[in-house]
Amino acid sequence: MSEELPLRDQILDISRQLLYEDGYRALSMRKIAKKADVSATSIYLYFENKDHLLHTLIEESVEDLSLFIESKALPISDTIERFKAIIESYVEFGLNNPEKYEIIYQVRPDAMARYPKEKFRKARRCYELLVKTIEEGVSKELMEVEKPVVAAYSIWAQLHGMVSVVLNKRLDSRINKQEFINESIEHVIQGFLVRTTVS
Amino acid sequence: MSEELPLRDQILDISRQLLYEDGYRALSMRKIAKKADVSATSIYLYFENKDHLLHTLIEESVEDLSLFIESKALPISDTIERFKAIIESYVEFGLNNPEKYEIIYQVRPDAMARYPKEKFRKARRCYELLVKTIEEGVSKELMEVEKPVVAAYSIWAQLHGMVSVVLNKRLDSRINKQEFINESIEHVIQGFLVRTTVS
DNA sequence: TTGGTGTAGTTAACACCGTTAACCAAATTT
DNA sequence: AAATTTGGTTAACGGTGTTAACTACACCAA
Repeated sequence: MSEELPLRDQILDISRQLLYEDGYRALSMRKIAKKADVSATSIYLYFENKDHLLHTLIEESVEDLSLFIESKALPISDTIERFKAIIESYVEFGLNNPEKYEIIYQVRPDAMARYPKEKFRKARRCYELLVKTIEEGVSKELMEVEKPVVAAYSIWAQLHGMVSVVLNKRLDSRINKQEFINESIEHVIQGFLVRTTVS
Repeated sequence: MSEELPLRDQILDISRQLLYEDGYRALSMRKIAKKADVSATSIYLYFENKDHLLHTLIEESVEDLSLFIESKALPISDTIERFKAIIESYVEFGLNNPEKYEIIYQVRPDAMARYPKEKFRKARRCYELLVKTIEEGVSKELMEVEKPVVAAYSIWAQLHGMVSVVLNKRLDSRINKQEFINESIEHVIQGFLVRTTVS
């Protein structure tokens, strides 16, 4: 066959696949190599070590997440609607792309400790988008938030908690998944909007 | 010395210590054994395998978490105050006992997948306490929540997201930790209270 | 006292792991 | 034609979880 991917890309593809199929702990350089029909050490021609390989995968997934959120949220001009879209699309991405989401957050914590902090923050353009949206909401007096930068982080954290509870199947069996997601999103959002009169 | 602990307890203690010092990935049966001055295989006399050993540690930490929350919240009779106390003490425990908190949530995900789901849920008496408190709040018309069981889970998830962001040092360097925690807790709480008139 | 039956540990070994060092053959450059 | 770079290889080191087979010792019945 002539349409062969460069080995580096093959390695990334295979890693993603193995990571999703068998989980993080089961991922080994030797397995990747065997699947690529290459010696284990060849991987080291393209990646400094296992951590660097994982970091590359994380970067790619973060990029995908950012693109997805931007595609959903950027076109929306209404501030509140955009706010909701960011939140909903984050969760949607997590639940629909577990293999990528898990790469971002589940490959941890030792590998992450060594992950260059800057790269991570920089890559999250969607975080800056959320900050901007909150600032916009505050200036329009639609939201009440002291520090948008902090609020944005708090939102990510809360969303991440939700998504990981579902993905890790830690959800109580009595609880319907979609119901849990909807109610949680609703409360995250409500926690940040200006409170209006009731009854 | 005569005050020697039974080997099983020694193993648990050493594991906890190693887990906190060097992290999950660095924990090995052989290291535990060496520190206990015993052969690696002796561990298998008391624990079926590494997973079971970890599960035992998880159980213990969950128990501690539950006890701490109960100690803070049970004495409080005011519903809203108890609600807040549960939330605050959860976060407090997480931040003050990273070694235990991390055992609960950071030892993952493969090990967790094999963790008997029932045990986990059963152990979390504090979860049932939260559900009860929310139900109480709803009946007193202090909170508006459709399904307390779902709401409680949503709250745990959100809190877990916050705590893990802080513990994993994923917090943006521009953000003050305590500020982040306070604002996040505030918004989690506000998301569930009955909205009152503004201005 | 002899013998049997657990109990609490041992050593040796298997099959895997990440990573390094040394090597090699083909392609490319000089 | 010679030198260098590219893209791989094999062999090995020290580590991993786990199993199988063993040993030394305590206890208890005959």
